[in-house]
Amino acid sequence: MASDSDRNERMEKIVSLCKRRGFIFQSAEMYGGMNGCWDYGPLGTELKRNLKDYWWKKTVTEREDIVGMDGSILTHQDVLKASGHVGGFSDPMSDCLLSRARLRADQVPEQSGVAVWYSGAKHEATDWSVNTEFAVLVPEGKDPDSAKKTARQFYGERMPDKKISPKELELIEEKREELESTTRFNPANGSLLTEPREFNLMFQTSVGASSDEGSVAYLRPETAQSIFVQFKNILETSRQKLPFGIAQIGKAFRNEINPRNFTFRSREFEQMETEFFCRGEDGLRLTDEWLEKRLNFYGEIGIPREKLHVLDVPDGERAHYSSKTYDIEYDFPFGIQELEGVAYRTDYDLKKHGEASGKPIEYFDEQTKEKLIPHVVEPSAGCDRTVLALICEAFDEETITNEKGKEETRTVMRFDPKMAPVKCGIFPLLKNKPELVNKAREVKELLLPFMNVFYDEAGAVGRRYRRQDEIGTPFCVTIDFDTLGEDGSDLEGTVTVRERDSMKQERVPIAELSTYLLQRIV
RNA sequence: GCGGGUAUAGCUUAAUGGUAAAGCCCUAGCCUUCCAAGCUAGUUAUGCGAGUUCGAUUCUCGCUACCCGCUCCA
Repeated sequence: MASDSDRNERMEKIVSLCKRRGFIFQSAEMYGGMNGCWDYGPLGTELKRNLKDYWWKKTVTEREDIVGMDGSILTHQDVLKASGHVGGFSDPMSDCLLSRARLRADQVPEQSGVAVWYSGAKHEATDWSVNTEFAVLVPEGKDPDSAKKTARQFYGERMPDKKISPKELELIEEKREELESTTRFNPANGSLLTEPREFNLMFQTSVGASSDEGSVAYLRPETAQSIFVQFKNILETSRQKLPFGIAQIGKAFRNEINPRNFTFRSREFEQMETEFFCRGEDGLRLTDEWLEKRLNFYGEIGIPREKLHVLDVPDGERAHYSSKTYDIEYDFPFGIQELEGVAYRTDYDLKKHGEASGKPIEYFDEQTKEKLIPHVVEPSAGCDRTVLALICEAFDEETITNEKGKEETRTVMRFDPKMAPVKCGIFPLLKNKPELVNKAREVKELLLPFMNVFYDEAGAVGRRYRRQDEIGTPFCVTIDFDTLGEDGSDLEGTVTVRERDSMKQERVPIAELSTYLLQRIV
């Protein structure tokens, strides 16, 4: 197991490579950056597109029972009121100043007693003082002087010299007041709490020129809601029967308190979600089936099964709507973190939207002649998180010994060829030989319609190989003098194909080149 | 949100209260017959804003961003 500092160093190298080679940049970097937002550069965009295209192909194109949609990001406030996103999940929180525990402000019990307020504390011997307001609530019947111990503890933590006992501190008492039914103090230790803060994690905006109550809209916090809200329309127009799914790839927004770990927790992110509707009795079984399908998917894009972890989210930690949730987690350099949640959301969402809109969402089963509210299983994958996992998984530094016996480091992004941003590098062996250059350009034109290629003629060919290694290009093609048939070579019309991981070379006729490569990159 | 740390060129690192240095990378040219060769030339930096000072990249303060640990994550 790598140490923490190794893993940190690895992550720093990955972030650095992402910037150096144009995978991912910080948003608004030239203005000092924007917390929690990231931009994809040319290669990052190709990589992300390959992932989304493959997901769509596997989820929608190759299945008869799943259809796609693309919903608006701006979301009607009533949709999110019905789903519970407005109101329900923005609990005011208070922090304990002493223990730093975070409490839900509406769950702090009412207390009575004497509040002892302090404006600060000082330590004469070391000429140290602090002017921070603090207070302790002493319950009725106890000596108000007992507040001193708690206050000394609070101010003691702020002293630079930890060897001095907080008992030597002189407290600056401000006032004492009798309070009844207050909720501003931590019942566990009497310490003052911070003012309650709203944690509304949705971005709110207003639609239309005049902003009044009715104009409030939100940037969607998940793509799922637009699927639920369009369920009836899609059911009627797509001629699907239960069980069937609706899939969507799109942006979602959460005002995360604390963005962290490169692109992992961003305020703006893309989801790849399927809502798979079914009869209630099939929900749990399908949840297990989807888990397996999704694990296979990650294997197909180059994330090995042993780096994935399945968390069966226990009761009490699941979202309010879910009666079963699996988290698929990946072993990132910064820890094991969630890539995708496979959640059985029951009939919660369709029921809520039916109630709130006054238009019940029902499905008529023609065989059993019954009306029912479909249940739903939701495999919801984080697109940006999966891109990050692909990058972390691909990153490798290989120590190789060159011909002069010198050790050097080869940086290789070992992307699965399906995911690689560039599929093939194309090089003339030498730049100053027009025959080679012309032939190489011909080969480029030949491959261009089939795949993303990169033509490079600068410098020594070895350097060009290494450059492609660093962006994960699986194949490089070099046009040399044998290709031209000089000296009567029987290799005329063939090129060298060099493979990224093994660095092995193979001679392939130009006529077979596109077939050769296409077989290896899909 | 709390605490700690960091901020000099695309990257990695120097130096300084008084002209900011180097290597790698990148660009152009020469050369080069398969794994970061060589030569020549060139572009690019003290995160932002105040203060102290004759003068601040350097000292002080604030802000922003990033990293680490907590916290949070419908």
